[in-house]
Amino acid sequence: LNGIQPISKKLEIALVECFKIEDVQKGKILLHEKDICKNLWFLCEGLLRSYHNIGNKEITSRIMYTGHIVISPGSFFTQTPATESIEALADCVVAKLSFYDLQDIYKKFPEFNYHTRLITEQYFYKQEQRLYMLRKHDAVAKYNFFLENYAGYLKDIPQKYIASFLNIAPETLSRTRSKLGKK
Amino acid sequence: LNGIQPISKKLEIALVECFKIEDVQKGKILLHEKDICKNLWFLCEGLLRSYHNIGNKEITSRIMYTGHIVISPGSFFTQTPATESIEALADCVVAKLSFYDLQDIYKKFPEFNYHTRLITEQYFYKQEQRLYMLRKHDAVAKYNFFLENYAGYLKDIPQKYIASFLNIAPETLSRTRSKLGKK
DNA sequence: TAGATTTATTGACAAAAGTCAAGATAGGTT
DNA sequence: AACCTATCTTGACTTTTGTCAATAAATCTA
Repeated sequence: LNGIQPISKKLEIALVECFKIEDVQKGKILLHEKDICKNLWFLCEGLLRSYHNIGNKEITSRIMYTGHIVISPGSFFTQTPATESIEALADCVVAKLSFYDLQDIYKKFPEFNYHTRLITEQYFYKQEQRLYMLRKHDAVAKYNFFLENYAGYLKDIPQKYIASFLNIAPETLSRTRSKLGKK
Repeated sequence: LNGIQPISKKLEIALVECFKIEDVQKGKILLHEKDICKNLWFLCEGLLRSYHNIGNKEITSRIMYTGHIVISPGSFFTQTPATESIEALADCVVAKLSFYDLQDIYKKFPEFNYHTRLITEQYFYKQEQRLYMLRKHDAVAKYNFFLENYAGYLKDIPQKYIASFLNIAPETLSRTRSKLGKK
């Protein structure tokens, strides 16, 4: 946050007080579909994925690693039921902030809107790039996008999740990988 | 803006002063790829599309109609060259606000960050839904998404742009439409 | 470590969408 | 209105990816 614009000591104290550090075990579901996303998590360490169900299939919508801010956007912003679930793909350490504590902070420290606006803008822009990626329509291009952006996590993410993240069948991903020589 | 939270008279006056109303003719390019997106446009009336080039093909990335706030997100937020162009698909009336005027407003009226944070959140969430749509992999589902969200503009948008927006070939869209009975 | 369960790979085939090309339709311009 | 141009439609064919199934590999659990 200080990288965006230095924050006041009082705001810093308020934030530190509100954020609760938690350990999350691999396999745990942080948010279940249809529940309201009442918390924002800062991912101090670990790996998460969000996914939703279309028909009888599970589709991985995002992959989030250390340093990411994790929410289910639609659900958190409007405090309505989520259309996706969030699952830990590895043991994680998160800093948890409740929606209501965050609203209190906005009330007491209106200048904090500045920071979060910039952060939201950044995430918005990243989404744009994801959209752009999904339009690169062939499997090779999609897999290369993944390699460019998530290379470090390749071995930690089951391939079936990578496949649905890229919107291709797991078999296609497997074939693409062997075609490219298992990069 | 008042719908989000009433704004002060002074802020309202500042905004009205900074926004410049402009007519934009059909076919005009509001933003050229590689230029920096120096303005934010509020689309009072009309229809726009943004697109970028992948290889030798033009891909429509967004379709924006009356009431939308129009920017090239990556370029505007960071004032770096755009990777997309923005074109008027119809005669438009826009209210233009420069990046620098907007920064002045943020400086003078920090509470304005609150409004724009909420707006950015809304657009962020809409992007999520677009991503979700592109994952509905068959052409029929994609076209139905378009009908649900842009039905009123169907006749005003050339089909080849709708096709690239949905990430399908124009021929496929044509066939999908005749299969569905030209809805 | 052994067994069970899940995940990944490979092959054969089917289905969907893409490409190319020709003709029809619609739009814009003089 | 007539022409020119761009867009849309349709058909034939190709390519890519999906699906189903069987096997191999890896992971988890007791």
